[in-house]
Amino acid sequence: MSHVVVDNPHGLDQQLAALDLNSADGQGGGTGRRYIPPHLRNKDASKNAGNAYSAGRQCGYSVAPVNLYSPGWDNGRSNGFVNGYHDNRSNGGFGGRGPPRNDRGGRGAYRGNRGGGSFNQPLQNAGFGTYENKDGGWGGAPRDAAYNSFGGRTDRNKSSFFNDRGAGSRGRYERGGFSGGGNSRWVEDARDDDWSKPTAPNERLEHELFSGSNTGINFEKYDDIPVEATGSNCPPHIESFHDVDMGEIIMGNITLSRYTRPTPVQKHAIPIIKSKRDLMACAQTGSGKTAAFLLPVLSQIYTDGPGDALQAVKNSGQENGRYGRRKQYPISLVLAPTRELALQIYDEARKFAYRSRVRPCVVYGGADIGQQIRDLERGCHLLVATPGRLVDMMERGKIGLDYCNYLVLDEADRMLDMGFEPQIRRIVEQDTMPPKGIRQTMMFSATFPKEIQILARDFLEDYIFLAVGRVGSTSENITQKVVWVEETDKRSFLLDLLNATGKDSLTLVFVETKKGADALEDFLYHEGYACTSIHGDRSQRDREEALHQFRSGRCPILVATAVAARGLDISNVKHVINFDLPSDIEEYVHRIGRTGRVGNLGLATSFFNDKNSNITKDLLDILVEAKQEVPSWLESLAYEHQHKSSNRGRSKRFSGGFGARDYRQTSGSGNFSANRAGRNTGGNRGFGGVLLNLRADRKILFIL
DNA sequence: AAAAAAC
Repeated sequence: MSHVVVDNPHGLDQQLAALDLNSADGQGGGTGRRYIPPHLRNKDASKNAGNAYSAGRQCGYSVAPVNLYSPGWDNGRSNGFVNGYHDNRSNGGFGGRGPPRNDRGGRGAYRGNRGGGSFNQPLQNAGFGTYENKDGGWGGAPRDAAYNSFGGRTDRNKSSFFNDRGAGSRGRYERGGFSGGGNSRWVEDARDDDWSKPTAPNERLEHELFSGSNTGINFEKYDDIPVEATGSNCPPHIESFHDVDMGEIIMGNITLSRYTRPTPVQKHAIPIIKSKRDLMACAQTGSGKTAAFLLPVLSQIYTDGPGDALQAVKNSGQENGRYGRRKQYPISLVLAPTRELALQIYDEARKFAYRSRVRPCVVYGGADIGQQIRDLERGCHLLVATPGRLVDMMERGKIGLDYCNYLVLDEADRMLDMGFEPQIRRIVEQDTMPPKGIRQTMMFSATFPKEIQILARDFLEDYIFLAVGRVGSTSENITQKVVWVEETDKRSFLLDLLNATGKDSLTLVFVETKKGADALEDFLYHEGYACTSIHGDRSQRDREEALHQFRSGRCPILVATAVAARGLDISNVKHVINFDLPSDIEEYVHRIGRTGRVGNLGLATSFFNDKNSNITKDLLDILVEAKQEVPSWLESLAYEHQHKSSNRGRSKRFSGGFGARDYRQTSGSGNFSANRAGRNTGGNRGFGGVLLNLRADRKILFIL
């Protein structure tokens, strides 16, 4: 056992220790990479795994003696390896991993909905209850009762302050003005309101918004993440949230969110955005990106007030004195590539909009549009959206971007990959959004390929480029394991892994196809595991339900496609399993980034076989970069592959880009580790960019 | 090749 565990807050090292992941060592002469399914093992060997297997069967990845596991179920396993898993089930459940099958009524309910059919519509509507909750609060607390106690109290917030842009735009919220909770209404004739002053607190809402687990980052862990900022007159970074004046509301919500210190990307992005500069930030989710733009943008909106947008909304009204049926003119727009990510950003926005007059909204496909329209009509100052639904809303005349002063493109590279570019251009360039230079634009992207550079050129004005060191892959919080598993052995191997994982841990299993996700979920389900799945063919209601079941721990195993790879912040994911490895390394980095968050320890296990040769080299690079154990067979394969493929290291998606994976400069020849040997001073493939050494072993290429 | 995303 040669892996090193950095920290052990959750006993994960014991779980790791229970799994003999020695394939990495290549014991057995480099051929030791085959996994022996449980039913082919003999019991004695299972207690002496390494020796017996490697010698006789060239097995490097073996399962450790079962008595290292929790005592509850190891007997069951040793009893009958052929059908060992089934024995466990009869005991009512796998060391408490999940309720026995017939207890899991909730699952059946939405399971049947998969594939749509006539069932779909009513259930979707029903599912929209989640959406309702945003307004109604958890547990169906009676709305009006909850709000009443605050009714009218916002009148106290009348203020004589006036901002320069908001002259004439006065207003007042009735019902307490808790726009963050979506329960405020703008009242026409109100005057004297200063958006920078907090509205009255609301205990119920406050609890709802802030009682969840702290999704913030364990900042201390990230101090060594390098950040480089370039561009003209770049404002200095901050070290504390107090180093820049974000106003009373933001500071209060930072405290409520229990954010203590800014993350690296926040330290840089906040002052840049506050000083009204455009920004292109290469940073991945998990780096604190969402707050990095929400805090300064909202802070600026609080300072400036609604400006002309308010009058525009009024003008669009058909009925006097009523707020409904009006076109909304959000002051800020955030675009995200997946619905769940949009929802998550929206949830963050609600926190930072608490006790403010800003009302965040979210629109995305797969959910009832009528409901979303009604929500918009109650007021929308910050809109989070997936592109398709937003275009729909614009064409229906529900949203006008005429006064959108802040535009954020989140996961911009992902959006391009998903074919969003025409829609993004439709939204940003071919409608009424203020042009670059007038609006402020912020783009966040994990990579900086050519396509993103073009977008940056088209959408940004005199921008600052921020390069944040990789969080996911370089994090020592994540132990990365790569094991050779043939397709036919994957399922039994997975069961071994699941059994070795702590019962309270969440395990995220990635597969490559939607069909594969269904099949694997079915398999695990029949094996008695409390699992669910998420992929793009499931109804939106199912997707959100699955995510909720997983987050809450009711279904501690989630089988997912790429839809869940990026951005989703699920605390407590202890193990990410790449049942199928993705074909590009960015996807891999994102996937494993679902674990090891908030400074916790995480484990990522990837099943590798002949089908994954395309990722060999990149995977090796990542493992080396993150100082992970590298299986010798992987190293050999990478070496072989390099001599076979002339195009390795080039991206298919971004052909013509300068790098497959991100802005890293990859050495085009020689040994596979040559690009880590030192500074590359030449070339840059004709882009005239500047090569930065972010870390000793990483290079950043960017265009000024 | 598959995944994601509007109805």
